[in-house]
Order: sequence, then C-alpha cells, then structure tokens
Amino acid sequence: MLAQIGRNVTARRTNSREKILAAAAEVSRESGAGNLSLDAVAQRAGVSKGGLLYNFPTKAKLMQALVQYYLDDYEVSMARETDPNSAMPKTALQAHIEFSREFCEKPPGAASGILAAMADDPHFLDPLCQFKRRLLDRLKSEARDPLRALMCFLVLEGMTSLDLFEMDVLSNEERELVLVRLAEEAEADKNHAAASA
Amino acid sequence: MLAQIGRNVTARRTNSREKILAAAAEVSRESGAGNLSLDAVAQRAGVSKGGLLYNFPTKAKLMQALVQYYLDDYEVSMARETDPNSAMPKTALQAHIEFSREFCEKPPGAASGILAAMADDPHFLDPLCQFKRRLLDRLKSEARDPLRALMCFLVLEGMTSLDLFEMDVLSNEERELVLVRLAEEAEADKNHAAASA
DNA sequence: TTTACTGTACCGTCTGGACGGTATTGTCAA
DNA sequence: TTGACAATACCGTCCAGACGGTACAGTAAA
Repeated sequence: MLAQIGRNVTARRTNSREKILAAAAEVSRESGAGNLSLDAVAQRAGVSKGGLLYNFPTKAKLMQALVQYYLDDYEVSMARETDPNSAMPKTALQAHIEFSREFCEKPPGAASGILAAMADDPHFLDPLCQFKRRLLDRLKSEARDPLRALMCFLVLEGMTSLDLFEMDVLSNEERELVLVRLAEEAEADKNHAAASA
Repeated sequence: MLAQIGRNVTARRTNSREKILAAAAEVSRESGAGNLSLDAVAQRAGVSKGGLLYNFPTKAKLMQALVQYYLDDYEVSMARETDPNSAMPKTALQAHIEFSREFCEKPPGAASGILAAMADDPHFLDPLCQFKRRLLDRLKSEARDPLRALMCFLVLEGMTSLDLFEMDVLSNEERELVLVRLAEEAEADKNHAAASA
C-alpha cells in the first residue's frame, strides 16, 4: 500500500513547501516579479490554491519564506565550506566567491523569488540586507586589507545583481576572468593569515 | 518674469510628463515596485487619470519612459563630463564614477521607477542592459587593463544596486573610501593614456 | 479651433483570501 | 483491538475589491 512508503506527514508538508517555493521563483521569472499570483504558483506547484494557502497562510508569508529560503541555502553552504574540521576549509571570502559563481551558473532566475518579494514590499528584503552587512563585516575582519575586502564584496555584488536582473552584460569569459582574479586575491589573504598566525 | 517664458504647449506637456515620471518613481518606492497603480500615480502627480493616459496611453508606455528617462539622464551627464571641449574633460570611467556617486547621494529611491518597470516585465530593462554593455565596452577600451576596468565597473554596479534596493549595507565612509580608490585608479589610467599619446 | 488636459462613469478581468469540505493519519480511552 | 475523536494536509468554490483601460462631455489657454 501507499502506507509502505515512509512518506510521513512532515515530509509531505516539507515537500509541498519546497515545491511551492520553487514554483513561485519560476512564475516570478516568467511573468515578472510584480505579477506573481497565488493561483499561478499553485498551478505550477501542482497544488490547489487551498493547499497553497494552507502552507503559507498569506502571500506575505510566502514572500518571507522565499527570501529565507535563499538565505538558508547560503548559510548552509557557507558553514560547510568554511568548516574548520573539513579537509580543505575555505576562508569566508573564498566561500563567498564560490557561492557567487554557483549563483551565476544556476538556471537563470533561480533567485527570482527575491525580486518578487521586493516587488511586493521592499521590507521583505530587510533580512537580506542584514545578512549582507554581517557577511561584509566578516569578510573585512578576515582580510589583510579591509578596503580590498570591501571591493571584492562589491565586485561580487555587481556580478550577482546583473545576474539577478538577468542582464546578460558579462560574457562567460569575463565572469571567469573576474572570479579567477578574486580567487587569487582571496588566496593571498589566506596565506597572509596563515603566515601571521 | 515667469510669464515671459513662452510656456508653449509642448513645454506644458513636457512638464506633465516629468511630473508623472517623478510621481511614478515615488509611488513605486512607497508602495513597492509591483504595486504601482495608475490611479496612485495620477493622484501623486496632481493629474487626472485621463490626463495620465493622455500622456502615456498604456502602462507599458509609462514603464518604458521610466527606463528611458534614467538612460537619457545618464547619457546627457556622460556627454557633458567627457566633452573634449570642456575645461577638464573626464574619461568615461571618471564620469561613470561621478555619476554613480550622484546616484547614491540622490534622495533615496529616485530610480525606483526602474524597479517598477522590471516588476511589470523584465524586458523593459533590455535597453538598460544594452546600455550597460556599451558602457562597459567603452570603459574597457579606454583603460590600460581591461580586467581592471571590468572590476571597477562591477564595483560601481554593486554599489548602485545596493542603493537601488535601498539596502543600507555600506556606511558613507565605506562608500567614500571605495569611490576615492576608484578615482585613483581612473586617474592612473588617464595619465597612462596621456603619456602613451 | 486646436491642444492639453479634467472629471466621471463605467467595464471586464484578475487577485487575495475566506470558507467549507474531505481524505488520511495519529492518539487514546474503553 | 477497536471505535471515537482530533490533527494534518490538502481541494474547490466563491466573492469583494482593485486594476488597467475606455468613453465621453466639459474647459481653459494658445
């Protein structure tokens, strides 16, 4: 019977939530961040509108979850890459560079949810703002030269924002060139930190 | 005095158009980029809805004008600052830095219209995308080192995108530090170009 | 007379979300 | 073990209101 599949209640819900979140990002990308309707999301997610509202009681809750989803994803990656117990722990800057690369290589508009949230109410981006500030502080504190760290941060910020808007301004070669250059910078920082330790 | 200025028909219209464009940006900022309604814009601009639709027959036309308005502003500034006949002609990079500084110093969300256009339909940003690509090519061609130019471009892109989203990530000091650093870079480029000429 | 509007009334469509229902699973006393 | 009840995870329908856009009559300046 179906019962043999260990699909317990929680897993069911979690699955639905993720499906809905992914669907919301897709719809946002396709119909414009400001035209995200619950009906469209529900349909795309293969869920009824009632089911959608069950998981996210209001549209605002959905938007918040969309931002949080992105943040959690980052936080997990960052923790994993910089884990001092791992074989090759990275510095925060190295991890950030890697994450930015992945961000740009992801299917276009994977983070369109962020835009949808912003379109609805700019305050939904407040957690993202605080997150970025904390990240920047960490990058500055780990670097030889805080200004360089700041510049690196902004370069990546520029790159990812172009990507977020799906503005194909940079070629792949240009992107790669920049990432390699930043990686060198990060490597130098790392060696410096190791030497002075 | 003011009456002596022949406020002709065109000027009247132009005035209305600018008032509407400014109002649209304000409304976009206040109610979220995706919640820009024609009624709200008309009210804010002190224009009837009929008058709004007289100037911009459809919402799409308004959005396009919003983007074009920003682009024209930039183009005019750029032409003025880099005019070889002026006393102190700047390089494109120097002008771009200056423009980015002004962008960040403007009243918050002066360019929210861009976000509103994007929220409605991402394709409205196509002209902006092409514009950025042309700018980047110009910066690269004028610089000693194309990669450095690209990095400078991205730093400014990151700075202005944070500003566009009204994410107060950078302090004023940090912004100034970055701007000064970029200005030095641009100055070095300029001297190099002058020496090799 | 033309231009550049104002003001009002209206229409069709879409949207968030409230609501009532239902099937499945979990709990727990008898 | 079972039967009553409750919680979970949805489905499908409905509706008041908002929105973009149209139509049209009026007006004030050039």
